[in-house]
Amino acid sequence: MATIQDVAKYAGVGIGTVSRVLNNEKGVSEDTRGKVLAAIDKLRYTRNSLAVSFRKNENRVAALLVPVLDHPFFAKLAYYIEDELDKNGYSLIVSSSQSRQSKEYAMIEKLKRRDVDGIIFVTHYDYKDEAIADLPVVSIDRHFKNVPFITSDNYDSSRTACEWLVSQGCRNIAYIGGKTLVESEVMERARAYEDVMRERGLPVILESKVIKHGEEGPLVEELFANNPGLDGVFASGDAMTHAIIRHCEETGKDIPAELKVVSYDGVDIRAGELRHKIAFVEQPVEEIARASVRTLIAKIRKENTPLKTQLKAKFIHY
Amino acid sequence: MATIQDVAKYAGVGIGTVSRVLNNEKGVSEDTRGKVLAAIDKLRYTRNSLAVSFRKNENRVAALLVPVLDHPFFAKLAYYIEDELDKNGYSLIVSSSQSRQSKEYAMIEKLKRRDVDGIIFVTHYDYKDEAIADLPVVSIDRHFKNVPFITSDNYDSSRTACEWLVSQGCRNIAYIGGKTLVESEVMERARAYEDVMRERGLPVILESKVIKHGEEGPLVEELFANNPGLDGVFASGDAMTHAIIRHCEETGKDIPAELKVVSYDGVDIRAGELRHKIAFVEQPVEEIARASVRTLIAKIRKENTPLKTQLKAKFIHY
DNA sequence: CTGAAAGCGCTTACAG
DNA sequence: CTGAAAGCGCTTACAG
Repeated sequence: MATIQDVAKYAGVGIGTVSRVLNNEKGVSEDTRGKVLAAIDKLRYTRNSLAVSFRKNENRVAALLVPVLDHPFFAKLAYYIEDELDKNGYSLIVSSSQSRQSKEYAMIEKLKRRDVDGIIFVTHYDYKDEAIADLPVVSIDRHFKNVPFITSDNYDSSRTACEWLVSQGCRNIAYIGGKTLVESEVMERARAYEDVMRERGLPVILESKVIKHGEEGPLVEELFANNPGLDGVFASGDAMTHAIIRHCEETGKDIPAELKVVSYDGVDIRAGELRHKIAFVEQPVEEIARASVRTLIAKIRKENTPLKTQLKAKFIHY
Repeated sequence: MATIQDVAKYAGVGIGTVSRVLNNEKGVSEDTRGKVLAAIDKLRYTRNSLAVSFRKNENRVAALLVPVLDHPFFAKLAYYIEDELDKNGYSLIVSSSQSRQSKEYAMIEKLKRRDVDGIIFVTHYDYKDEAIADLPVVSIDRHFKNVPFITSDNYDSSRTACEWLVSQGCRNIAYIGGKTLVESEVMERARAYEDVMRERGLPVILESKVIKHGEEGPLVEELFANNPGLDGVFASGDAMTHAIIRHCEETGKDIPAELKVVSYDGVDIRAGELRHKIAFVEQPVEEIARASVRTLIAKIRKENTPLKTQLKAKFIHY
């Protein structure tokens, strides 16, 4: 493997000059640049980026920390985040932490060790704020003191959804959703639901628990067992909605005739075969992803970053 | 930030000794080890892994190259691959190449530059074999000369699926699936389908084209437009199955009464609300993922690796 | 515009 | 068992 030394020797210049050409710095004569470029070409030189990273103390790698990767919302998020990072010359490392929280701490260690330059995370776990406050870190939906976070307008869009359920004639509407261990914008969905129910003089039926992704089924069963008269449900997350649909199939309950469902997220619903039966709040996943990356990169560069970035969700009904 | 120098000075030893402690090398007296450990603790020293990577010329990072990340099969694959890599001390970089093939070449460049230590890829694109033959690379489902690949028993499981359709009374069975640009194990599905149809004296109805993920709809429309009498379909991939379901919903065709469907993949079907209507071949995603990682790591270490690893898929019907 | 040199933080023969 | 030193491949003041 050719090194910068070889190139310099071959071109008859100093290694500093080669470095300048490599980095497109100006202040190199066209003549010299030509010789260097020819040498690079001739020797099939490619820069050792491990050396560059070491020297510059930056890796051009960012990490995304999600509970699981194989849920549609997170997968889409990862997809767009990777795309946006790539455009900015960064690679994306992903890590799923639901199985072991230690992976989140491990990633923070990597950040401190400059193994990764920044972290975007969507976590359910709690952090001692000080631990990450000054690091280049961005959060989606969850907020920690001084950590910039990106979110959709959970409250407003949830209000719209709940009011729509009422307008459709529902009078026994439940909210069902997982609970996070940290203060999260996701809770705004439940708050909006409660507000609408109260204003309309309707009963508040809240089914909310700390669960893992993949464990939505039992929660749904519990909801229906305790509330036989339900005619509407506002589900926080597509996985929850799938569990509801499964329940209805098994018990022969017709959607939407007997039960109207609104799903928060919608990434899965939109693409699927369900759009005539389920209304949904569609999160602006792509915008969330790109905004996260922009904010993260700004933080890495120590530029000013807004603490909160809120993006508009869309309510889509049949 | 404390460096190894600081630790050495504080502990009153040489940096080589600190390095040995850091790497758990034996041949360090307990006494010395204790002093070094105390210094590390006292100075809150963490090793600069950029320096280690540079020095050792390895990054402990592997890349996964998929067409898109937000399809269930790829997302699950990424999930388990990350898990297995993590257990082996590697991080995972993901890259989606469908939007730009150049990202695949870019990743190969990174591999050559030792930016990543190995690549697992699932690609639709073609490669000049020589370009990657000697690099630490593993492929899923597609094969290139001398590149180890991991796959499920596409042919056998597809046979089972097609024979089941026949046993259910179907006589007009179509195969529908995307076509890859490279020789791929996925083609075995179509081959098995054709074999079964021929043996049974049934018509062969093949709908296969090079399409991108997300563009399944038109292909499905074409299939049904040209073949009004279809009573069974073997779909290669869950996304295709979803498009079929959507078509049937729109045209009021009942599944499974009027049309029986078998889906290859099943990751999406299994979890969803459809398992009473759709039969599926379930790919052993987790095993495929873990086998890929094991093979890749073996290749990175220049150990012997099997060229082909084939894992059993399961046929699941209602 | 260019080169010689220092130095980033480690690992690893080498010598003892 | 341990230390001093070379060196990995770059970037970046510094001097000219």
